[in-house]
Amino acid sequence: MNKEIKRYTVTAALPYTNGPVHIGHLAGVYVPADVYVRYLRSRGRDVAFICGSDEHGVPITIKAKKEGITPQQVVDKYNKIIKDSFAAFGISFDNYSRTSAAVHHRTASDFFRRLYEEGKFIEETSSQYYDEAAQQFLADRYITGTCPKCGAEGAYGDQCEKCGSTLSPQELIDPKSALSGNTPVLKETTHWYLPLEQYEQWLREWILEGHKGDWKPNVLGQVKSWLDDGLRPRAVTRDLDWGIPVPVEGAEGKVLYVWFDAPIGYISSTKEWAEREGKDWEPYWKSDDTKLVHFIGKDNIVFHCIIFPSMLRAHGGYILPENVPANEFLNLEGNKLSTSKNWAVWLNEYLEEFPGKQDVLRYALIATAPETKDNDFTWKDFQGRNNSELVAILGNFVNRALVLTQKYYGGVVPSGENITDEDRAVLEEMRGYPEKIAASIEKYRFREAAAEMMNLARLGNKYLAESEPWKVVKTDAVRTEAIMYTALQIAASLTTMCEPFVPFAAGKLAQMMNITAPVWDEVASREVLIPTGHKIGEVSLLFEKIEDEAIDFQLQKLEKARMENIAAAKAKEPAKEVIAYDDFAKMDIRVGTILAAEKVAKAKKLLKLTIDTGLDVRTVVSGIAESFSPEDVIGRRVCVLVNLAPRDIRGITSNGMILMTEYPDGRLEFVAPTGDVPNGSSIS
RNA sequence: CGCGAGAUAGAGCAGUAGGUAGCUCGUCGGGCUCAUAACCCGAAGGUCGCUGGUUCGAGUCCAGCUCUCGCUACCA
Repeated sequence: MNKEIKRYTVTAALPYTNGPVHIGHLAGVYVPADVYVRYLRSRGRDVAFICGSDEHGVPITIKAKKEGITPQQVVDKYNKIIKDSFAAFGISFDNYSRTSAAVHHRTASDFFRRLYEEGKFIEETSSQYYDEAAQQFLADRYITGTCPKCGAEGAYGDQCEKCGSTLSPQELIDPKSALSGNTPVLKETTHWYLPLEQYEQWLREWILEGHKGDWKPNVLGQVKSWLDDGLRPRAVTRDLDWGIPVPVEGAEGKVLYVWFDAPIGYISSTKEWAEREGKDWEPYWKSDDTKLVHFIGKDNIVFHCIIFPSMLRAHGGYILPENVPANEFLNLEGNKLSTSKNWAVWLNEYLEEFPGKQDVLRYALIATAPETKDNDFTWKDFQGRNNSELVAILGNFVNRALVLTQKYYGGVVPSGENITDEDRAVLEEMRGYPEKIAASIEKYRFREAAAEMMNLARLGNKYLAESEPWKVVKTDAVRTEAIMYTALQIAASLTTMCEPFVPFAAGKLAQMMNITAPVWDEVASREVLIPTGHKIGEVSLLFEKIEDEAIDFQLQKLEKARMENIAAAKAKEPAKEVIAYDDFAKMDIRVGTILAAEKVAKAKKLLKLTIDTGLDVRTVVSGIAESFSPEDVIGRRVCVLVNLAPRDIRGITSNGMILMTEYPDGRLEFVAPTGDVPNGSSIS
């Protein structure tokens, strides 16, 4: 545990290249990782900060098909947007690669081949749907059909979006290929599986026992849940033409499954970096004195804590992550972030709309980072973080100290010879901060670390308020010099202490003070951070206030997205084709009253309703549990389609269907007569 | 349903060897004026999700329940 650490390999989750990066990604992964890395560098540690684009997998091929371009064009487009916006935002990767790079193809192939040759895989042949027209096997998402559970059309091979059931392709009734529209045929195909269950015991010991104390509860809990559930072999190959070819004879037309190739991307990216820098990549992945840390979001826990470590273990020779500080999710103005609903703050758009304000978003995201639970990002909070913390406390302190120095001493640091015990006490307090902030960062508590940094600026403000140099200057020149000297030392310490959080401001501050920021440990150890006689540079504002207009603009933009979603939801269902009156007349719809309701066991959405239809009292199972609790619906008047063929749903026979309509947000609403029509009245 | 995480002042969060509830922002009052009406001091504001239990004593331990999010829709 206490081995000496010689170098750090820090990875940030590979962004999937089918869309730009948004604040959720930043708050969950990239900003914390960057804070951590900048801190390590300031302490003079040897760090490789590794990332890259994840460019394989079915979703990209679907996106390409939808947009009528090639998968390569999709990944080229988003790789550029993502990479450029990260760079502009100051995420200081040592290397940002992509999984389509040659070095990655080679690395992933070698990795697979080694496991293959050493017999670490299980080979298995199974029947899967094959589209003869397109001459390829179909991914689950490429097969649509009728849901066997609820009868809805257009269910996907892995899931029915109507009723939410998880499906397998072969359960679908009347399956169709999304590629050609043809009915696919079952055909045998061979795949390789990683027998994860063989690593179960080892994972249990390594994580649940070995890291009981230092990994985050959400990560441990998630891992425990997977292990207790029992691990199963997981396919590492797929029938697809987009990805890394399986490097085995007879495996033509097969590629490595994206989750297998993606984490190896960390290794490839490290190689790419090492080659460019003239270093050896191997110690960063194979040496015991290297500390490997994966920054990810909570959805990625299983890959980084179970699957990838098992892969590394199977391969042998690799070190394992020392920690996987997974964050929870960030919401935006009270709603879940959604790419498809455009409910997000996109990094590339932010950079255009708030030029030069990278630090503000960084700080706001750190301050509200979802470290222990899902959190909410609001523009008002963003404004508040800027105006009342960055501007009012940090920026203001620096400004006060530097402006007074310009005013009193023409920008030259005055003598510190006559500092008093009170001044020394303040400097001593300042020297405690590097350790305090470091302790928080080492524990991956970045919110706390940022708050401590702000406290250092508060210390400066308080010191100035209490020593009142603007008053003292009128009577005591010597005392004023000591005060200003002390204040300037604090300002100098901030150039280093704030750098991990607000690197752009840190650079500007160092420039204003005309110094090179001290390295982390010097802040505590060096007697003088900025010496007497030193001439500071030109002073300007570190941060500017953000006015309401800018915030209103963002809120309006979101409001617009919300309206568009509503419009899209309305337009979603085009009118159905014309039917004859007889078709309508076949339906027997009656007014009824719900007498009783209870939740259906093992189903999230279903309620079992007992309804008086006027004809009889019958049971109807309805998927409304997410909108209504049983108590809500008892006594409600409803319209019931009474001559619908009975159907078993979750073991309960449902006799009929109640009529519902839906709000744009998905909430359901009853359709019922407005007047007091007796039960059994028919609707026509 | 199951499993995992979370639920603490208006907002965001601390608070695990159980012993009189803290921090930041916001609000209110005061001070100061060097500073981007910024800064400093003080105050108000909480039945610590609900219900039981263990204990002299529980936010902190146990049991049950409710809600949110994830596992579970190409979203970190």
